[in-house]
Amino acid sequence: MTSTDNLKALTDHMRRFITLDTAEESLLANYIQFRDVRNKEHLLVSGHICKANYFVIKGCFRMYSHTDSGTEQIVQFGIDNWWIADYTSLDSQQPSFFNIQALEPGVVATLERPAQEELFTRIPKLERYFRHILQRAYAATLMRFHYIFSQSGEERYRHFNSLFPDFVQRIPQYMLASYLGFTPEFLSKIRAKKN
Amino acid sequence: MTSTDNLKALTDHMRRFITLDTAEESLLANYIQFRDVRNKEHLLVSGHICKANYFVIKGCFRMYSHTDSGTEQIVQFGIDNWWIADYTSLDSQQPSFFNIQALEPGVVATLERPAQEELFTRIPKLERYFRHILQRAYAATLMRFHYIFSQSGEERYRHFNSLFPDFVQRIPQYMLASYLGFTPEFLSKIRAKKN
DNA sequence: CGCGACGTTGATTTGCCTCAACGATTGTGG
DNA sequence: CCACAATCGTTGAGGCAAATCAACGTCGCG
Repeated sequence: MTSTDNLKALTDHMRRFITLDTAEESLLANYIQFRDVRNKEHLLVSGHICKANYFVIKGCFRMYSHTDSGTEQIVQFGIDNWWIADYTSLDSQQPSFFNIQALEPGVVATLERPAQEELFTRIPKLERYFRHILQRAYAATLMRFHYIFSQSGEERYRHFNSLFPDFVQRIPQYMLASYLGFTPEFLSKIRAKKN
Repeated sequence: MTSTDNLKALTDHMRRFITLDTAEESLLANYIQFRDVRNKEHLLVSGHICKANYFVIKGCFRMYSHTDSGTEQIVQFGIDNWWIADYTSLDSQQPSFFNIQALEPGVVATLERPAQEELFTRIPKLERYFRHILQRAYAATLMRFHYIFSQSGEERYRHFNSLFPDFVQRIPQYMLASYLGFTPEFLSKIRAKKN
């Protein structure tokens, strides 16, 4: 992957929602850094300030919190073409509640907060792009609440599996269990029943 | 409440995130309708297309879905100064999955979809305003996932109660139970234990 | 090779649901 | 203005989905 390819991945995604001419595209490039991320590397550690908004060009990330009982709770996955950040921390520049960690080697586009603010003044329609991104993310979480509360653990697993069969293969089972809201042991028992 | 007061409630909220001059404010007024909402009135019924984005000036609303077992599942409440809509349906103009209903008499500002699109071209910084709104809403739902999965039903209730003691008084208990993800009977038993 | 991370399996426990019956309150029509 | 129904909350008995705890197998990797 060249840096040009990486930029193209990002601008292609932006063009799903807004138009971008080549001048804007190269202006954008000045505000973005591309970064190779190693497996298990953290983009954000809770308690630290979230410095940037990350666009996943390649790879798979998890956003998770620490529970009182000391376990880790996954609240969100981020794969190709997703933006991921602790927006509360990014916005307020206060310590973050969540962690963001790579689950495999990957590449992200980094948009640091001051760069993002300046970029918005230069290319105001990027506000529109992010409005769409966040609107979709928010709508998706509301659907997720519906499924969490209306389905049993087994139903959630089978439903998620049917929606994202290839994604399930990419991540350890105990992480999927955490995301779906039950224990790894329980997931193992579901899978033992039949397939 | 006069129509001027209603407009002021909306523009005051917008000014928390963007600047608005009086010309823009009166331009905005051309694209908004204010509407009194009766108790139990629906702003949106599932299966219908979500025609507008609603800003709650006064009152309390619930957004809910129907589960396979025939019960209603509340995924979100909307009170004063919240925008509420089925954004998936609003964006795609496909039938909505969710319902939106008033839980008390209220007043909303209605921003219909064509009006919203035209308004964004006239006052582009409103894209920024909605980006902030959605960013906060999305961040709040991620925190909610953390609490759902890391706390017991009783802990969720006590925590929610301590955060929003006055809101809890405004709504029937069975709706709070639905939002928190357990049964009304269980909530009743929690309350019986101690205050 | 040996250790740590991950998955499996079984026994036991428990948080919460289901179902049913029963007050209390509200509102509505005669 | 009262009678009655509907809505909402409470309480209890019994049951089930999923957690907990513990032991063990396996694989990948340093």
